[in-house]
Amino acid sequence: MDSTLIKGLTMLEVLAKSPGPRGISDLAGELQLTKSNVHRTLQTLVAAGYVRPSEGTGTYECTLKLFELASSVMSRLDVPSAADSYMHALASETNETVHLAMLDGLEVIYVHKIESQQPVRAYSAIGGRAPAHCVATGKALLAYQDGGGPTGLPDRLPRHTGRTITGRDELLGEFASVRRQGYAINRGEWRESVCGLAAIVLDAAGRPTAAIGISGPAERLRVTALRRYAPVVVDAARSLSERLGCTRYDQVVREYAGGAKKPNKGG
Amino acid sequence: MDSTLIKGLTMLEVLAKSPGPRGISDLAGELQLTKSNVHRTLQTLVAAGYVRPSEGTGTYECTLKLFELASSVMSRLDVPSAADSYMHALASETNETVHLAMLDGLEVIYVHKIESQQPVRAYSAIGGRAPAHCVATGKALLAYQDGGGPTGLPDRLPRHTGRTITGRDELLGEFASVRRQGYAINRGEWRESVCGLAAIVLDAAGRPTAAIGISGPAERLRVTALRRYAPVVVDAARSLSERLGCTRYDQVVREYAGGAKKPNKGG
DNA sequence: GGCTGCGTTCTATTATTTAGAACGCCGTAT
DNA sequence: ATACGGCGTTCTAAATAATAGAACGCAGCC
Repeated sequence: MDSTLIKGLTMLEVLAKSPGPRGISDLAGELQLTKSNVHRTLQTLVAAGYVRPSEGTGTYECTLKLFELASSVMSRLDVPSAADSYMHALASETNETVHLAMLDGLEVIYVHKIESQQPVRAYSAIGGRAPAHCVATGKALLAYQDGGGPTGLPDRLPRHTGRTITGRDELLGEFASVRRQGYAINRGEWRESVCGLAAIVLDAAGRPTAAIGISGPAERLRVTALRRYAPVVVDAARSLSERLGCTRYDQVVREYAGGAKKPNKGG
Repeated sequence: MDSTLIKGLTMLEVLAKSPGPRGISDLAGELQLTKSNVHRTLQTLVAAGYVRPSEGTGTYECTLKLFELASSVMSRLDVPSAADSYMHALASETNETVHLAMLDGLEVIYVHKIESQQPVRAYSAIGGRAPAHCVATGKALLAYQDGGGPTGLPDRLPRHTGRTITGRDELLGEFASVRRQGYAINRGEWRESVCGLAAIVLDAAGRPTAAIGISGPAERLRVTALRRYAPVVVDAARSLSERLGCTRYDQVVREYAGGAKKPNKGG
């Protein structure tokens, strides 16, 4: 199945995630390929503009072309830049790290964040991933997928801590409660010591596009603290949604909560 | 030369730059390939996680994997997020659009921007490109490449307006003046009606890594206005550089101005 | 001065991708 | 109700394109 393409993409991936330029033998070792194979593939990647030879020394590194492409993908959803100010506001209200996440399959990917100024804080990286079923932003996103859950949710999901919800039925119940409350909570279900709270962000068509949330150490974000912060997080999600052109945030959210499988969309 | 890889990357590129999901025949038409070929390649891209079938309808769209990779590439240079606050400050001081640009070959790529609040403003897109020799950020970046200019600068560069500097020697002279002044100016050399001003950003090792600049309509940014703004732009570049760990910004810049081809690097 | 590591080049062998037609599906127009 | 046209998908023989492995040139190092 187009192994050349797979190899090329994998090589690009390795190169993108490397801290610096890489040599041919180095890559050949990591990818279990012959040197000539790596060489040829790299030359193709260079010709396509994704990679460039690092000056002088015979090593290769990524260009910014990946960034260019990624920007095109993101630009049709200009959510991150629109979200920036609301996230800053949320950060100063809660003093916790603020995330904007989008769904990619059964994972969330963090597209923007504001770091908490506190010495102890939750860590995450822009572009990083987390399993959606055990983080607050992910649960918020899954809860608002059409049909009360994503298509193809397996019977059992991977466990990461003692608190991870792994059963599908249990998870669907959780989603229902997320829709009832209007926000999702994570109590150490992904990382033992990290809790979070998130709310759904709707676009101009009333469709769920992202989730905005806060997260921090479990000691600071006990359930009582989380519930106290819930209104401001929901406010931020609502404001952002309105900024994106959604004029009936509360109404759409209520329709989801009411159990309507496919609420009439409305911006 | 690995045509399969080229096709796959091209297809990914087209898909990334499309406004929405695309069908197979559609892509086959645009890429001049047979349907079966497109189909197979798409399946490979799906398997690799770069593309997903768009629900229901038989079309395909990009996942966020490209964003994930691009984020890894950018993360080793955490310049954009570090730059954010300085750029905001610059935006409120000048009321113009603020850019952060990096060099990619002989082009700049915009990695971050703060939009001016003025009704009339310069347009650009994050991830977008511009020829380095005729924009302020690009000239700043080129001027500080080792050797007083980039390697492989052709004798003559493409003209875009009547003011574009196209001759290599003339351009090298311009770079020298940029180094003398500590900032670069663009007077409608890329788009007739857009002017700009930019200064170099140095990293912890004293190496040029980005340029920060403002740009706006020529009527507002005449040369006098530009020169008035020069100090605040340079201040922003210096502050950002210091934030990145460069402790001797002025000294390094002066060494470049002095004509030292390769100043001693120092953070 | 020879050795070891690197990136690069070369070529016959081989597995891979390719083109093109046929298939099944669905909505539309007849 | 039915035939049509367009779509994504599948299949298979034919041939192109990628592969492995050794040889080469060039460093720096012992």
